[in-house]
Amino acid sequence: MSVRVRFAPSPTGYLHIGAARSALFNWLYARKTGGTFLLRIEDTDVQRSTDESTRSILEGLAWLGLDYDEELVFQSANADKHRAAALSLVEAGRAYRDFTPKEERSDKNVKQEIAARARLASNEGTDHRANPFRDLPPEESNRRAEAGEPFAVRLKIAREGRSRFEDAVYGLQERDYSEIEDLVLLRSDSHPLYNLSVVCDDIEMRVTDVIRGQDHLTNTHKQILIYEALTASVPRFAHLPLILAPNKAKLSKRKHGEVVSLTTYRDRGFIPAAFRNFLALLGWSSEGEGQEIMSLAELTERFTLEGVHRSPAVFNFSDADPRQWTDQKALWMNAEYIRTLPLAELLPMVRAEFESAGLWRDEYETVRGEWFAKTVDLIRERFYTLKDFSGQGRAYFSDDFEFDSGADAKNLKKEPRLKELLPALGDRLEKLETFDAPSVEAELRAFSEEAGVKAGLLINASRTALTGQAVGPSMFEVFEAVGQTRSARRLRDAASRV
RNA sequence: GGCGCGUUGGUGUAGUUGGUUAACACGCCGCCCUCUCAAGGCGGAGAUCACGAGUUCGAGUCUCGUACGCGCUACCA
Repeated sequence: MSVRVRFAPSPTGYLHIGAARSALFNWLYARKTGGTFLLRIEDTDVQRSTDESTRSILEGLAWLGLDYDEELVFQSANADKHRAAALSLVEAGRAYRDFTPKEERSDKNVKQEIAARARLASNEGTDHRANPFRDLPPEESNRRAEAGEPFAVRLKIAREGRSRFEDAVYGLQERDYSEIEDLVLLRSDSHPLYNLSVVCDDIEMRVTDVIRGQDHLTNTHKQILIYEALTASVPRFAHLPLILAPNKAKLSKRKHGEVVSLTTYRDRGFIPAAFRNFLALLGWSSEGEGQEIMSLAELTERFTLEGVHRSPAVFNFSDADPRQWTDQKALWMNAEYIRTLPLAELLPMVRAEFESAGLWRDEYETVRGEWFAKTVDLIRERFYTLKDFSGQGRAYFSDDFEFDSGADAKNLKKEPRLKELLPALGDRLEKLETFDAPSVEAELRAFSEEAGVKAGLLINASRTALTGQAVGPSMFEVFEAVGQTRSARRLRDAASRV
């Protein structure tokens, strides 16, 4: 039977990087096995689900290059089927109506309430499965329901026995039935609940392998019980280790902000292939040689569930240090992609960045196309994100650029003589017949000798005069990239900064 | 509280069936290169493999216990 996997995010916010990784692994597994990758939006929580979130999920997947097969499924559209399934379970005697009035629970303290309730129950020796309605005669149950009395539907868990399944990542999982409560399938307002909905949809979508976060590991037993009650075949499960924050806590929007959002990476100049590559290495490693830079094709070829780890991965970043706003390895990997990607693939990304920064000019793809490509190629070596092209690289493309204060101090203000030297150099260079790296170098070195200063002084001063920066590519290449007229002008203008 | 899962340098990871100085990547430090900064090359610091027992001639690798972390536990998803 061919593999069918799905990614089933709930649209209650942006696409979380942990979710993005789940999507990636599902996609890789599907493509690797020649299977099918399905997408289902779990929008059953009407309160929290938003169309905007759904859009951002779709955008995020597209950005990562993860295309899905078949049509998109919205879980909310299947609510009637889920409800019917629950009711059929009542008919079959595998579930029962619970007429206990709904207990209001504040979202905030659930965890404490659960613990408190558990402590209380163990102190009093009460069995949490002792529901008075579990064995209500069907006739009475039907009668009360027909009379309009509200009820929830709970799955009837067997009193004795153990649930077990083999997780592809975590191995054999066992849990005693006594640990599992008669879980609610349908709320008293007849709203189907998560566990029921996932199972029903996965059955309907004929999902063969459920690959998802480890936070679902223990609940899997409950879901298996629902599969069995529904007499459906149980899929194979593979749980993925969680991605943790530096303090080992679960990565969350509330506590960690935008670093966990996939769109942040797109907006801050990441290359999809780089981020995807980084994500793949969180909780998974390929067998064999330690190659870490892998294309989508290579990832697909090497991906196996056996290579998935059991221990959680820490996503390392520090909000105290802007240079480490996200994981350093992710940043490094992005830089690696920027400097090694075929130029033809990089150019459109730089163009997109320029368009949003207001730096794009149509001539860059016509008469200045060659210059544009050459310049991008020249400066990409030391950039970390696409943003750097319009930031640090701004002076190559616009006269409206900032001077780095450190660069000013280090290269211009330290030597008073530069006030005369720079304009003089500008005049000399302006007279050059041919203006390219070798000719500028020859002229600048000759000039420095005549002036009796070190070439390095002029070179470094020129760098700041021409680019506003203290760092950059080989200076003579920079002169060529900036061009004769602009170079001369900027050298003269720089006198005022000395 | 109960149940489950995990624990190799700061982070991501390698460590075949237990066998010598625990490997790689990122980050950090130094040197080379050099007009700066990167890149690249070379080198270095950093891990008593969570801790404690046990099995064994020998354990990161097997067993048990402890600690710590995380997850689940809801008429949330």
